[in-house]
Amino acid sequence: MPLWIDEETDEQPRVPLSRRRVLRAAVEVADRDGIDALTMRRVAQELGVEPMSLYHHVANKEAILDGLIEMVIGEILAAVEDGQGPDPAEDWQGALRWRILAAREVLLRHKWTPSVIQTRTSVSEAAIAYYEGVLAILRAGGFSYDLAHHALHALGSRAMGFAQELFEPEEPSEEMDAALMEQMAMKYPHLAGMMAAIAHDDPDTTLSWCDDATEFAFALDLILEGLERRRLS
Amino acid sequence: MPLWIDEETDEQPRVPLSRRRVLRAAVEVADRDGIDALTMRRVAQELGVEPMSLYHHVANKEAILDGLIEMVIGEILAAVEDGQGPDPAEDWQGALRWRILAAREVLLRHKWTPSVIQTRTSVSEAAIAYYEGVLAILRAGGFSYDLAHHALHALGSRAMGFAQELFEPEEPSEEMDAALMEQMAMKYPHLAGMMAAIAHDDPDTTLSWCDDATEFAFALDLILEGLERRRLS
DNA sequence: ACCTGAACACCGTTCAAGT
DNA sequence: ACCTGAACACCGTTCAAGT
Repeated sequence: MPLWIDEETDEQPRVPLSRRRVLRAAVEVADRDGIDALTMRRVAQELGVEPMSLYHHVANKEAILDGLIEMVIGEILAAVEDGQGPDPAEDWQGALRWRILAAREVLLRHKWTPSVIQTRTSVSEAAIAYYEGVLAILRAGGFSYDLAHHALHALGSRAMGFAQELFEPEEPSEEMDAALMEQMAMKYPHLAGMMAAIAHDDPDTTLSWCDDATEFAFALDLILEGLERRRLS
Repeated sequence: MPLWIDEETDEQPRVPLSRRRVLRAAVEVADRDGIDALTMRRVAQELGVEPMSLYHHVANKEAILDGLIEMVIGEILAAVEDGQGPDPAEDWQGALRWRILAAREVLLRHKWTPSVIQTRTSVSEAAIAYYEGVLAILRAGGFSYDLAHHALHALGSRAMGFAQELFEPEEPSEEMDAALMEQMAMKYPHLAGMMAAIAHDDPDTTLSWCDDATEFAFALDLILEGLERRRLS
């Protein structure tokens, strides 16, 4: 029997399964293959283990999804503790803006986060800790608890760095010929006008139809300014 | 053989299946039993038909979900065409506000809409028609196409009447005893302070933690005012 | 043409058994 | 204690057959 068979057979000392290892594998699968690929069987495969083994470390698939969000918010908390934004007592808008954009950076690495958060029914302690940080900034900026409460709702998911677009920006289909285009323009003149204006203003962004980062910042600043006016009034 | 058997056996002239009937049944199931109960088998049962029969009228389940959104937006369009809001040329904020709150009324009858919209990958013509109406208001209010484009993104899902809360408002659990409460207050003083302040300000709303309609309107007005300032600057 | 029944390939999960 | 294999109850969907 040749040596390489021995090497193949001679396994590494098995590192035991744990909740953390299961969740890390789940994040890996979701990042690499998308959230739809996240099945119990697939996570087990990622760990070189039978599906049923996972149930010794997580209650069920829902618990894995909860854990996924816990992991992401953990990453966000680590990021905001690392870096240093403006002093909230002097510039609450800058401080909150910095924190939210830091969260956004993390989310860009885990694009499935918004869709998973939407389905959670309970709030993890990690999420509570994140909210606490946002509230601390608002309070340092002179917000009453009541206005801060309104602010949290007005920000909604934007507080954690993502905006809920009504529909995902779809690629303008190549197959749309001139005739159909003209018919569309007849029925929907304002939309046609807007698309033409945007294409004209900035031809480079025509493909993606809009720059997510730019739009996110535009809306965020709009809300922050509005809250500041409410605070002063 | 008694008469009632005959009546039972003698079926009504079978009204044939159609795409519309399938979609109406799907809306009915989703409204009554929730979106998770919406399976091909369940819709078929609702129609007194075998699951496979559905496939003669819709391509697959995704097509049903697309159709569901089409139905809801259809309802919204009917509602905004029926009623009469302010004249957009004189009061674009009032006109848009009226339109969005009309859409919200419809969504309250179909609470599954936000979660389904999130999963759609293509934009239906109904959605295009709705956007066209929003754009018409903004244009009548004096918006450039560019600013109108920003406005659509800033509104996001709010343009159709729903806000994406970061987490669903959960009921304050009854089991949370005083000791745990105090521990929470130590770790998260701002959150504890806010919850106390809110409970104090308006004890009647403590149970639901926040009034969705109030918060929706607060954030909507914040954005509309911000857009008006951008328009004038 | 429209509808059907059996079957397939996937899920999450229970259960009784292994080490 | 931790892990496993077989099995169950559900999906969406294909296919060949009925009327």
